[in-house]
Amino acid sequence: MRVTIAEVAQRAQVSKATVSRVLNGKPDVDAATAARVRQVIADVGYVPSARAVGLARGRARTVGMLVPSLTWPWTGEVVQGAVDELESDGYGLLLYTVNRGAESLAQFASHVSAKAFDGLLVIEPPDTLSYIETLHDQGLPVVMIDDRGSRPGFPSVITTNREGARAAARHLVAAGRRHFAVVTGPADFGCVRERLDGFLDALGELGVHVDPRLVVEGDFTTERGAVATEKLMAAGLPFDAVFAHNDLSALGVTKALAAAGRVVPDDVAVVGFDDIPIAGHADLTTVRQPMREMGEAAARLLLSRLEGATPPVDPVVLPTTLVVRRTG
Amino acid sequence: MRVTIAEVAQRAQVSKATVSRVLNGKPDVDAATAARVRQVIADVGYVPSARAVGLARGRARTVGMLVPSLTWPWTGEVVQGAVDELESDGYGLLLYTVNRGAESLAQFASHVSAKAFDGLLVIEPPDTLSYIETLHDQGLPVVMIDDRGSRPGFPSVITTNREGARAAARHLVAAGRRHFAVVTGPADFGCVRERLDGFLDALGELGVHVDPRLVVEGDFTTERGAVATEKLMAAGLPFDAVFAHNDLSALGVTKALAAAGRVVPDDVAVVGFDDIPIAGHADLTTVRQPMREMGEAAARLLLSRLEGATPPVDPVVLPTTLVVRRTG
DNA sequence: CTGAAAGCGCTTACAG
DNA sequence: CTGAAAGCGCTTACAG
Repeated sequence: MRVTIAEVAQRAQVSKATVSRVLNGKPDVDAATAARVRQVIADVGYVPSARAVGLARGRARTVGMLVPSLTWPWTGEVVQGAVDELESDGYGLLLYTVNRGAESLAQFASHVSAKAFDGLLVIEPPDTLSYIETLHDQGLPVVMIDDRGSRPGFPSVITTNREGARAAARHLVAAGRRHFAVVTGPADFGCVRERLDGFLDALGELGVHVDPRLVVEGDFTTERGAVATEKLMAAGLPFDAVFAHNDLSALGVTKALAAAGRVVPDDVAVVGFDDIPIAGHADLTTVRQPMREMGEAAARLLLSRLEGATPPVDPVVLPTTLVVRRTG
Repeated sequence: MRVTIAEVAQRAQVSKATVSRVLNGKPDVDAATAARVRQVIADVGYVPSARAVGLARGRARTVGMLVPSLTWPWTGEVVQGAVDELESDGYGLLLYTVNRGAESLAQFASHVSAKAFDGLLVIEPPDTLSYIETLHDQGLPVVMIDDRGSRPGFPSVITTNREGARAAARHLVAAGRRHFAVVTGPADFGCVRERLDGFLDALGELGVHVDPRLVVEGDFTTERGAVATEKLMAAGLPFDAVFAHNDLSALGVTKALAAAGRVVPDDVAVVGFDDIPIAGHADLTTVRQPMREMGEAAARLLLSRLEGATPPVDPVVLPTTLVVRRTG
């Protein structure tokens, strides 16, 4: 039989209220009484029922996390960062993905209504920003790990997309490259615009101009990265460096170049964005996004909000780092 | 203000008990009454509080999942499979990792004591098998995704390690290879013994003998895979194929071979195990473990147990598949 | 400093 | 078929 607060109270010869007080570190408990209660708690190995505490207090010390899918390369890193941070505060993490589309979202919504968690961490699944904003407006504390430049109306964590792209540009120019091509991500993502602007800006400051015909749109997949590169080569304009807006695209770029007999990095340098595990194995030069740290920062933001702090209006910005490897 | 069962009852002019009955699909409720209650529920958008239901019923419709770390390549796949399966039954997934070692485990243990979840899915973190068995013996429903051949005393899901290794052996022999080397995983893992036995058995049946000096121990990391390969080459015995016990090791093998000027697969074929995403990008021939399916199967097993079914004594076995790519 | 009582929002025998 | 009451295991005013 599970031991309850009533049993502890009886054994310690006090009321349940007093046990509750020492459990929660409330002041105004006689030192001797508190010691006795603590002793009993230790003796019987009492741990308060999470469910009962949750119901009585109206909050569960549990946070929900909504992500598109754990299959995406760096999602695990973000979740790991969040879990670590939450865990050290004793919070649990309820994980939701949108892997099964609308059905997943419906399940998630019903858990929101059931108040299964106190606050929400989210990496925006496609086309859900307005829904998430609704939840926030209805009073659910929300923090977003913003990987696509959506700029929501609530606290978020982002990276320096623009500055990361600038670093890539400066590095390539310093390495002697002059003819640049870019394989972007989906044009409607804020982060894509920032990466493109930062890259072109930095090049401009260095007196390097990029031919618009050498900027082609990808969709963050390896396949489209390869297709885009073929398009680039077919255009007939010379280029000696490609900036891809994420690592998966960059891998596609590398493949297409190799297939066409162009040597990386001798003929063409390739730089990606993200620094997913595969980037290391492929020796890909890339702009690192601190995914783990983003998860941690988001969790901290949410926890402080749950503890009553007022969240910052502006996004928390984490720095990117240029990781120079073999390809560029 | 949140709407409660009391409000629904009042609006529908019935007692809370009756609302509860229609909510839970109990029989013996007048059709008209039930319809009226359902109408009110829909009108006010009532969703029962997960916490209150959990307390009253003594179970939370939530499952815990304990994994070593989300950083490990295929953990995300397993978790995704589990989440999908649980979600379709309306269950939540509380995620725990052991990324911070003993501290993590202590937090996990306290959540177990607090009865934060009804059952546990686990990929065994290092040296925790006996602890997990204790939890099981104390009555917590547990299902293990057994990636290392531990054979616990409770339901588990495994893959055909032996048969996967046999398939690799047959494939390599059919491709004309005759001189085999093996880079194993940690020798104390059951799966490592199975993969080695299966490989050597199949070769034996085909009349091929493996020199024991060409079997070296790795630890499932790329670094040690490379080191092991150098050892292999230093031994001076010829070999034209390497079977590595996981993909990360295989990548190390490939690197070391390339560094030594040996061409893959012309000089040496390389076959791995797992089929993590990087394997595809590296064009690595490998034995695929259906990680997603393992997560799904484990979740189904646990759910049926929670619904009252008696779990199978023997492990559920999922088949591996040989994925032939460029390296072997 | 401490206890009795009410309340959190449900479910579940027990009666009828 | 339905309701009143007790109970799940805590927390929190309210008194003293």
